Amino acid sequence: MSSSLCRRLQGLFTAAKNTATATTSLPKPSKPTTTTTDKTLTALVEKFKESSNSSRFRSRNHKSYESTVRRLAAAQKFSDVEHIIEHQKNYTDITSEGFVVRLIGLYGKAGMVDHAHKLFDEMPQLNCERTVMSFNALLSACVNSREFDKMGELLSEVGEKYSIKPDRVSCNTVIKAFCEMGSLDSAYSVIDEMEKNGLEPDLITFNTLLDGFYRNERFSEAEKVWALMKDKNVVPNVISYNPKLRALVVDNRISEAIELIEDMGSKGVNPDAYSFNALIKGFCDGGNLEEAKKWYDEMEKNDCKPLQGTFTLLGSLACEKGDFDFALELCKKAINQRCRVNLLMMQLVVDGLVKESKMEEAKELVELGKSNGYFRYKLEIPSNV
DNA sequence: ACGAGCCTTG
Repeated sequence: MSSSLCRRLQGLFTAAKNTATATTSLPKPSKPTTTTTDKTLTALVEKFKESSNSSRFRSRNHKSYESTVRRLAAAQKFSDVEHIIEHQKNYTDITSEGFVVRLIGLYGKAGMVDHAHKLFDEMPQLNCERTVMSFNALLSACVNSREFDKMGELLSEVGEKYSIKPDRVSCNTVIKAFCEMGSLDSAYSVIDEMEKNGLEPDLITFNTLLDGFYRNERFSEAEKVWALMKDKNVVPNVISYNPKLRALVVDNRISEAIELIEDMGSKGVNPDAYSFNALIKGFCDGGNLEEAKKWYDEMEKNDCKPLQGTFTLLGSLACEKGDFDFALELCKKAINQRCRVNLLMMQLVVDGLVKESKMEEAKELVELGKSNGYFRYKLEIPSNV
C-alpha cells in the first residue's frame, strides 16, 4: 500500500517531465559569485572545525553551519563543504537522526544531492536510526538542488530498498518540486494521491500550492485551492495570502491588492512585512513614491520590520525622485536593523546629499556605514565639490 | 528536527 503511493507519485513525475514548462530551470551558479579570497575561506573551514568540537556549538549553532556552507558553496568550494560535513562524523551526535537530518539538509543547500544521498545510505553503519524524516530531508535536498529526476528515482526505490513509508511531509515536498518544475497540474493531483492513502492535506500543502499557482498567475486554479481549504476547514494564515498579493501586484491590479490586505485584517490575519512589501513594490514599480511611502508608514504602524528589499525599492526610487532626506532616513534605519544596503545606492544618497550641500548628513552616513563595517570599500564624499 | 514566502549582494 505504501509502495503504491510511491509508484503513483513517481508516475506523476514521469508525466510532469513531459509537460513541464521548464521556464524556471535555474542552473547552479557557473562562476563564483563572491570575491572572498581562498585564504579567507580556508581560515573559515579551520575555524569552523574547531568550533564544532564544542557540543554546545553543534547542537545550538545550526545557523553557523548554514552560513558557512552557504559561503563555501557560493565560492564553489564543494570539497570544503564535504570536508566540514564529513568531519561531523567524529562526534557521537552522528548517531542522532536529527543531527544527520541537518547535515543532509546542508548538502542539499550546497547543491550536493549525491553527497546527501550517500550520507543517507551510510546511516545504518553510523548507528543512526533512519526513518521517514531522513528520507524527507533527502527529498528536500533534491528540491533545493533542483535535481528533480533524482527525486523521482528516490521515490521509485524507497519502498523496496529502504522500506520507508512516505508521509504527509514527503507529499508536501513532492508538491513543492512539481511547483518548481512548473507542473502545476501534477502538483495539484498529489492531493488525490494523499487522500487515497489516508493522508490529509494540511496548511503547508495548501500554501505550497497557492504559491505555485500565483507565481504563474493562475488565479482561477488558485481559487479552487482556497475553496478546498475551506471545505477541509484548514484556516489560512498570512503565508497563504501573500502570494496572492504579489500576483495581483504583478498583474497590475493594485487596488485589488489593497482590498485584499484590508480583507485580511477583517479576517483576523495580520498582514506582515512581506504583505506590505508587496504593495510597496507595486507602487515603486509604478514610480509612485507618495503611495509607496504611505504603505511604508503603514508597515511601521503594524510593527513590521521592513525587509532588505523594502529598503532597496524605496531607496532607489527616493534617489531617482531626489528625495534624499527620505533616502537618508531609510539608510540609517537599514543599518540600525543590520540589513545589508546596496552599496551603489548608499553612494547615490551620499552624492545627492552633497549636491544639496547637506554635508553634515552626508558625512554622518559615510561614518555610520564605516563604523558598522558594511562599507570597507570606497564609500566616499566626492572631492570635486 | 524533515515540508510554506520577500531577494540573492559585494
